[in-house]
Amino acid sequence: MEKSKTGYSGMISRAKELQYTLAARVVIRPFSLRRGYVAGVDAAFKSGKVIASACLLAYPGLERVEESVAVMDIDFPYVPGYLSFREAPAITEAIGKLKTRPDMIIADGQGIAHPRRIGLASHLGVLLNLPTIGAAKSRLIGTSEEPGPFKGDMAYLYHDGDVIGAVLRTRDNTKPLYVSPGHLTDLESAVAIVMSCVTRYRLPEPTRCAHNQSALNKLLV
DNA sequence: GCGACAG
DNA sequence: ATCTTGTCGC
Repeated sequence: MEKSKTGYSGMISRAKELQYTLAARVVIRPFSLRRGYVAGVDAAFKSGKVIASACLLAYPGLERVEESVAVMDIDFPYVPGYLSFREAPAITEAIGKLKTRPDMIIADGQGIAHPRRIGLASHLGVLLNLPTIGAAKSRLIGTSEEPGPFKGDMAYLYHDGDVIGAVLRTRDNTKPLYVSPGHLTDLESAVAIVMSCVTRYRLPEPTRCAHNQSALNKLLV
């Protein structure tokens, strides 16, 4: 890794080119899952290392089936719009360590609700060739109305005249989630699946489980 | 030039 | 994300 923020311009521009390539491969279409496995992924950071974790849950029961972790050196700075280059390598390795290949993945970040329509979830979907959904805790881009106050209420997220996601209330009177299609899914399917993975917490179970795992492993590494 | 800005 | 304790509210 290079020195200053300005010293990263080289890797940033190269990353940007790759994003355009990957964005061209993103497929948005309806997706439904009757029964199978959904994986949640997340990453934590500790002393120069990325700790990624994947949590596999049975669907639609949401029973925890399996989990995995992957630790790697951080080789990319955090720059809004380029989160994938910081987390995707470790997350991909964690997914590969699962004995069961998931039918779909939910990531804690944006899907196509991204300047170049290739947020972390979409990026992972294309690399792994799996349906993915982005369920972020805050907004990267786009505008929307304030969704209603109750669980299930939502408002569309717009950008450049397109609907790129939904601002979804997953719990009464709680800050909403920014849901957007990652790959091989569309917005309606993404919202439906996220809601079916939500219990009594703001985060859907797959992501919530992965988050706890990475936080726990961070202490042991 | 001035903000905004996933984790 | 990370650095960090108690505290207000459902």
